[in-house]
Amino acid sequence: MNLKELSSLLGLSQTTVSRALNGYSDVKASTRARVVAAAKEHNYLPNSRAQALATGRAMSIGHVIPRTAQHELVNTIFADFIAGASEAYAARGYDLRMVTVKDVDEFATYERLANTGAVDGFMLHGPTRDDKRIQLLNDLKVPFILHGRSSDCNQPYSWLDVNNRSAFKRAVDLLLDLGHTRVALLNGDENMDFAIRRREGFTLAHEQRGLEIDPSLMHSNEMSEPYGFETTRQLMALDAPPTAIVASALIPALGIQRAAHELGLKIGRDLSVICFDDALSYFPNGSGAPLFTATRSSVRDAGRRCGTLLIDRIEAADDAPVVTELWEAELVVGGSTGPNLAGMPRREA
Amino acid sequence: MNLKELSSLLGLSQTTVSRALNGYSDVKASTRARVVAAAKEHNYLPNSRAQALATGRAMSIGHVIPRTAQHELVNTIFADFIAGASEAYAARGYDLRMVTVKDVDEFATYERLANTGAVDGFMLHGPTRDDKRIQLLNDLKVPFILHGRSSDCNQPYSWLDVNNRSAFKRAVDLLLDLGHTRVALLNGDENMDFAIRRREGFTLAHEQRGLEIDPSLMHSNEMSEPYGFETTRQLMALDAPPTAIVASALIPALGIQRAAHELGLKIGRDLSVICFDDALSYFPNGSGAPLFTATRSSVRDAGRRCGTLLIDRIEAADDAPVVTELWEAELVVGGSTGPNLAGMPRREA
DNA sequence: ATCATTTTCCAAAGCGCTTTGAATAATTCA
DNA sequence: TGAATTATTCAAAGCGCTTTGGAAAATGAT
Repeated sequence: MNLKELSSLLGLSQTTVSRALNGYSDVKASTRARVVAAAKEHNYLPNSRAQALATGRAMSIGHVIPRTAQHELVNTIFADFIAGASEAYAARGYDLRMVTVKDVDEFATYERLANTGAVDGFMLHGPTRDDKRIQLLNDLKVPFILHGRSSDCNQPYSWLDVNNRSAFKRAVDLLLDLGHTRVALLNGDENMDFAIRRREGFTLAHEQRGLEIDPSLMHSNEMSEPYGFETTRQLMALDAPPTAIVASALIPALGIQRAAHELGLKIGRDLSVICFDDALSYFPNGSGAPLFTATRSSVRDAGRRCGTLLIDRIEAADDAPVVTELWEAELVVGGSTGPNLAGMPRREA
Repeated sequence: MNLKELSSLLGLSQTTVSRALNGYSDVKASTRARVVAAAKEHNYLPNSRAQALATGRAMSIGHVIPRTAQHELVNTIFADFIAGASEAYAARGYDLRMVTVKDVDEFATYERLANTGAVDGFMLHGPTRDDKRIQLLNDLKVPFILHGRSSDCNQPYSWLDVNNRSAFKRAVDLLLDLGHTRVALLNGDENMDFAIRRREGFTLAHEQRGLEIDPSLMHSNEMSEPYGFETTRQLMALDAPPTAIVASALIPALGIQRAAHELGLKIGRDLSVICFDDALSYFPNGSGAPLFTATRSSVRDAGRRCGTLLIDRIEAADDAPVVTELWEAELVVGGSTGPNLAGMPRREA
């Protein structure tokens, strides 16, 4: 059933039927009712390909995911983020179009999707320092938004980000307040902008108290469980091991926990841990009381909001000013932090 | 730059330019070369909306993700699966079109995407017992494939599944061989078909040895870390606690581990654990030697293969017979399993 | 040189929708 | 009642591509 058939069935022109269905005011109420009823009865749905061609709108948002040997963008956070984003898309009638590409083809893919009109805009994941995609998409004159920011990029662009710097600063402040003096950092991959900012927050907290940071306490890697496990074992084997660790995510924190258990250390007493909690739906930070003390911000909420902002931009005038949003993470105190007992008289368990 | 402009630039008809670019044999080699060169020079890419309308092919695969209060389909496994699938899509020129919907709208969304021609086929996630989507899509006459199977469904359908039954049977067999007599099951959500089959395997292993299963040892829930943690605490508080646990995934297994540590039990000695390992890229089962004894099958590989099979079906004749593939999981032995020491003379640590 | 093939190219007709510009019917106003 | 509005409807022209059914040119066979 297509428009032609439906309109001849109704004895109306395609124009009128189309306009009736699309809510134009120049069609009589009774006619519209008749058209809508017939459309429903015959299960008519406009062909989206034809609609896209005629309107010039694809009603879809592009997510380009590079595949690299080094790092995986399709990670824990990714799933929750797109779940949130696609909720926003669905609410506005858009679909999510995802394409994975070899990293060398990444730019060409953005160009292809933009130039062929396959998408109306792009969601950018995992920005790096001075991310070159920004310039590319500005040149292509296609709407986009970053989840995160890109340090050292002087192009204008829209973004939504968590204040990673203040989050990590607060985490370290808390630990220093608890008397810890050797705090380790298990950062995410420091090619990523969020990790750069977290390190800044980590560093700033120390600097403000005039503390030097031992470089051997700072690590950076993909956020996996084994990374947390192995790095903790290395750290605790140092001559002067840390008494507290700030970790990039819940998953490495679980690795830290495993290593601690293996070394006979009790988390929250012998070793304090604070991690960033992305509030992943399938990976809660404990149920009820939080397992880990954490800086928390829902990546799903971020996805939802990014989706909304992006569609607003797509539907706005071409020269609409960029939009930015900075979210503060919440600090939740769980059982993984406690005062530094290292300098105090030791009670054996 | 569109086809019309490009062809008038070349002094050729749109037909010839189009056919040159699409590899038809009825265009002279030298002409084709000229066209290809001009297309590249002027950065011409065919408008995909127009192409879709003209060919009747959307070159995209639909993934419909229901949002429910009860369970989350956007889980750990999902991200890896679509990463694999979209690799297959990209290799064949298809994109992935994902749409999340309120669960009540799920069927309508399949109909919409199929009837508007927005997608050429569907990938079905998380099938349940007697999954009604199968009938719907068969009626709609649109190609699709299931990742998993649907028990008690007598419609024909294509699927790729891991042999969950044999995997869990082997896991239990191993534990029973090690002398365990009280083996607990931390199954996934038993509305899901994979969980149903895993329970069958669990049960079958016991039946074959004439063993009764204590119903209080069998649990079913979403695969989260707290689920593993809390269920293990409950289990170990029983009058006759289990000495071994079979778990649905690595994530609840980490919860089991946490509970065990808290109870002062050593995994692999005081409590044996086997879990299903989906070989998630960001969540390896240890690095180097496997952390947990596990039945393993890569969900990413499954995604890749499902994608290929689906596109084969899309491009095949409408009446092509259904295709099915059953993968056996691999059994990897890690440090989480050991003989049952409960009946033996106890050595204190 | 003539007729049959094979190559190579193209005009025109879609694909199924939206939108412009105009025509017709119904109302309103003087 | 006739002119001026306003409310409805529609024919036709795209949107940018593919594809059908020839036609023209080149080649081969006799």
